[in-house]
Amino acid sequence: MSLIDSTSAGGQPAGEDRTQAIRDRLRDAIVDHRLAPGTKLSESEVGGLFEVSRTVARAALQMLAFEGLVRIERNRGAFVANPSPEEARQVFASRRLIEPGIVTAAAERATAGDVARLRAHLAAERRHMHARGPEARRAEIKASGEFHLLLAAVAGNAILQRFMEELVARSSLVIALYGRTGASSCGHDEHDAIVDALERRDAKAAAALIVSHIDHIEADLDLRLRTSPSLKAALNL
Amino acid sequence: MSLIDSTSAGGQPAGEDRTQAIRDRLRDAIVDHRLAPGTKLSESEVGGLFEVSRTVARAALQMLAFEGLVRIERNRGAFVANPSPEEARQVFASRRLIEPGIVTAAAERATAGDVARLRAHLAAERRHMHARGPEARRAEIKASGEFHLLLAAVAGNAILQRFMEELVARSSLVIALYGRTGASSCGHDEHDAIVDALERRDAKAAAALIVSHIDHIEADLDLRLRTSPSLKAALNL
DNA sequence: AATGAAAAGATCGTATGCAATTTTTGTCAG
DNA sequence: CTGACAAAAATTGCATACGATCTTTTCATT
Repeated sequence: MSLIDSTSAGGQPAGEDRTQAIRDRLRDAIVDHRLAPGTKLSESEVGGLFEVSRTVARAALQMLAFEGLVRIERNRGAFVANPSPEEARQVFASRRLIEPGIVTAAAERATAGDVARLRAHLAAERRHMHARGPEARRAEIKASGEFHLLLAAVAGNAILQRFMEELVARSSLVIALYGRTGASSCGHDEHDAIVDALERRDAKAAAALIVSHIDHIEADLDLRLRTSPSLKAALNL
Repeated sequence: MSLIDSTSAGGQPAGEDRTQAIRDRLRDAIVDHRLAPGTKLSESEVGGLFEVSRTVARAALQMLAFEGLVRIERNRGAFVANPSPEEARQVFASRRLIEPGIVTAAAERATAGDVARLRAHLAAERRHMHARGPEARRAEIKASGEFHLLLAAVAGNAILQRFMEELVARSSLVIALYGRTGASSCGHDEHDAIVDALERRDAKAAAALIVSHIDHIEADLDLRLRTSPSLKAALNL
């Protein structure tokens, strides 16, 4: 339940990069909706939870701010981002632009191993879909995003892959805020169809499928302005 | 000549964000090729030059690392990035994917004022082109990149705009490393043609023009592996 | 009781210090 | 002269300290 459920069982002999580890943990918590938009993330609190000084906590928060998951206000601190409807639209507009290019490249480069990995992931998605409970729901949403990241990895462009990581994470935030039905967890059949197209090396079809897939996700959002944004923001804070 | 020619004449009453200012100055120096790829950027040195502590210098360097302009190696320090040919290809592949979408959106949204601003920029580019000397050359290259950023601003998507900022900056690094002729400073006629298409709201033409424009830039690169990268790096350092 | 000012408290921004690691320098054997 | 090894110097990683800024509480006044 806590933020630090310690995936790494072996304590912290990790002389490696703790900043990055903290960033990843916080990001997971945000995209999992365990940290609600608007939540304050104070440097001392984060540092205390992960048993590091404010220095490294601060660095992690700044990285998240760079990714758009956290908003930092000078002399006020860091907060989980609260994307506006306009921002939400821009996130999906960006995805509609980039993802067709990703799957097109993926269709050209996918190896048999890649396809196998994708299908394994689809199976995992289905398992989560059939499971019950809010925990399974979270796992399902996360897995759904991971599918898109897997596609980006297959495409083989590290830069686009990083862009997609940011876009998928921000999409998750947007869905948490504006998602209408819980069913926004993607039609998994659409994921299936995309992998099928990749296997056939049918780039055109794959691109068309992913665009309509993104359309479906966005169609499930309710991007009308909240009645009084200022009030809402005040309450959130 | 120094990195700190202090654009802000009024000392530093700026209670604002010094980290950001340092980041911008360093980025300018990198994209201007005043800092060669591979150059070491030590925290103390940067901090000393800008008269701040290592803490803020370090933060600026970390931001630049996030943008891909600087590479940070643990316990070794920060260096101006030295993109590999593969990285260079990925930068341009990303641009070929994103920029057509940008100009398409720009063609739909461009106001008369936007077009006027773009034309003013084109005039400035031409001035730099006719001037002599290495200083004018640098200004020309920078202005050429700024044109693409202006397009992104017109498109009105803040996320894509930020992606483009990163891609343009990294392109500049790539051109510094692999540019064949000094003429890599874009055919400015192509910029003209793009603005013309925007004014006509001819999104199709604008998209086609920008793709071939990017192709021309990349065609001027020599992306064959350097014979002995290590030796080269040694000389560079 | 409501308003406003002043003090107290909390949080951030930044500088500095210390330990750990890397790089350089210097020495000596081959 | 070359190579290797050891000590010294420099640099980074991180924690802590202190001043600045913002927030909240307190308290006097209308």
